[in-house]
Amino acid sequence: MIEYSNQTHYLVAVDCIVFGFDGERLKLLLVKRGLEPEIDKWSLIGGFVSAGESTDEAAARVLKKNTGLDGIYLEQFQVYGKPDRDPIERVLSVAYFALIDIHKYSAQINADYHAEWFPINEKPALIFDHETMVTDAWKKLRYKAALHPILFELLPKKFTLPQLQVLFEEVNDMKIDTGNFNRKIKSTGLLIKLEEKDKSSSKKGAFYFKLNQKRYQSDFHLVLNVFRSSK
Amino acid sequence: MIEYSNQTHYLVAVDCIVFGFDGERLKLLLVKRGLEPEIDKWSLIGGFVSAGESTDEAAARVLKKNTGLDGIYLEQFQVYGKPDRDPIERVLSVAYFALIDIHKYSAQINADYHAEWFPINEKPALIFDHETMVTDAWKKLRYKAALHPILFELLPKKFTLPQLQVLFEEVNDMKIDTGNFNRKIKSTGLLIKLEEKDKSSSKKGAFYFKLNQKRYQSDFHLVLNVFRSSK
DNA sequence: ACAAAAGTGTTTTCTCTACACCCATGA
DNA sequence: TCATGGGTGTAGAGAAAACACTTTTGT
Repeated sequence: MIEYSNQTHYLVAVDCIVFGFDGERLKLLLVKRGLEPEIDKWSLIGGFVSAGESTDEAAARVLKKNTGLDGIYLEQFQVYGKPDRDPIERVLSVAYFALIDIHKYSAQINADYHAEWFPINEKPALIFDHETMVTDAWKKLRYKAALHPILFELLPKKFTLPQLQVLFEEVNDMKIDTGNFNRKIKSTGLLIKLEEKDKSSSKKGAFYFKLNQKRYQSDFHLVLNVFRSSK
Repeated sequence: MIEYSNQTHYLVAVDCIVFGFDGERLKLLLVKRGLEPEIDKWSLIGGFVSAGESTDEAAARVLKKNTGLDGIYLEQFQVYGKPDRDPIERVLSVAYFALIDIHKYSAQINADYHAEWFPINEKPALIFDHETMVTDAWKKLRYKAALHPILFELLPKKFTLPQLQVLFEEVNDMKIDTGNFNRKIKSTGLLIKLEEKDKSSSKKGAFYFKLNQKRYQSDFHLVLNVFRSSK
């Protein structure tokens, strides 16, 4: 096989920053690293890119392999390419952030794999430059969520407006006015109101909503701007 | 040297989508490829990542080497990682978009290097997946420019409001109302009005402005929203 | 009946849009 | 003096923010 001469080849990895939301706090999925160096230290879910797959495919495969999760929202957001970021040899890492419904998968994750959820502000020390990746991914998540309705990926199929509001408040680290929030969300036309109520957190109960998938697909670019508010 | 065993290594390249603006049209800087395969075909400015440098450094180096340009706005935006995107062997490409003041550098580029500016809608066929990269980069540029004041990078030190407006219109492919545009731009506090006027395009002449560098640095996140308008 | 959460209405404030208008100047 | 592009002013529509108020229901 012909090659480009005299050029150095590198390992290429993918690392996934997996976000989840348990109804109260934004969480991060971490695993104990399975190979040297830094074996058994906490790490992002990652792996090397294999010969036949694209980086996107590698990220999906690695997620699936480490957690059993499939069909997850994945978005490539940054390459970490400093020469010395891995002490063994040069490895470039393509970082992805992933959004999953924590309830749907948490049992499975804990039973079959050695992954664990951490509140994003109480995570353990991470290997290499993974802390930087998390910081960058969170920033990117805020940025993206401010403009596009991606946070629904973090919620169950059925969810209530108060739940949604808590999620927005958590991600953006601010209080939001309920009245304005409800009006804004409803005006997007992204939600379909269900008959059923969630009575777990109040006497009155809050109506469940589900995503209007059609609109969600077509209006993905839509600008939300559910910010500024209260105080 | 210790290595991770049994993993495939790849070549890693950087490719720069270089945007320029001549006062009328958005342009793209292309070079004739200097190596096989596809030698002498039009290509983005790119090169392989060397052992001691980060991808960001590689992009800056490659830009400098191919054009003489230094200190240019460069932003990594996407990895192109399909296994077969290069026919010779697997090469991952980290794509960057660059914004430069076309006037400052155009003479130099044409004289010393074999790079050429093309209006973005009249570019020649490009090698590999470079057309896709250009499309993606342009989309990213629009997206980013809609929110952040990066377009100033495309203008000379001194520029007029009408020039700025044409640039916004060109990038976003829409007409903008002059009154509203001026008001909005001025309200950002990013511009400093100069004494001098540009009389080249009207009898009355338009005042030159320069960037308030301090504010530009600190308010980089600032949301512009100079859109919707006219008709 | 009352506490507590869900959800609605309403006022005030601000911003955006459209467009009319004035300005400066060379031909 | 008039044509041309530069630049300002302003009324009306619409959206955002603040917050008061109503609804529901378990205890």
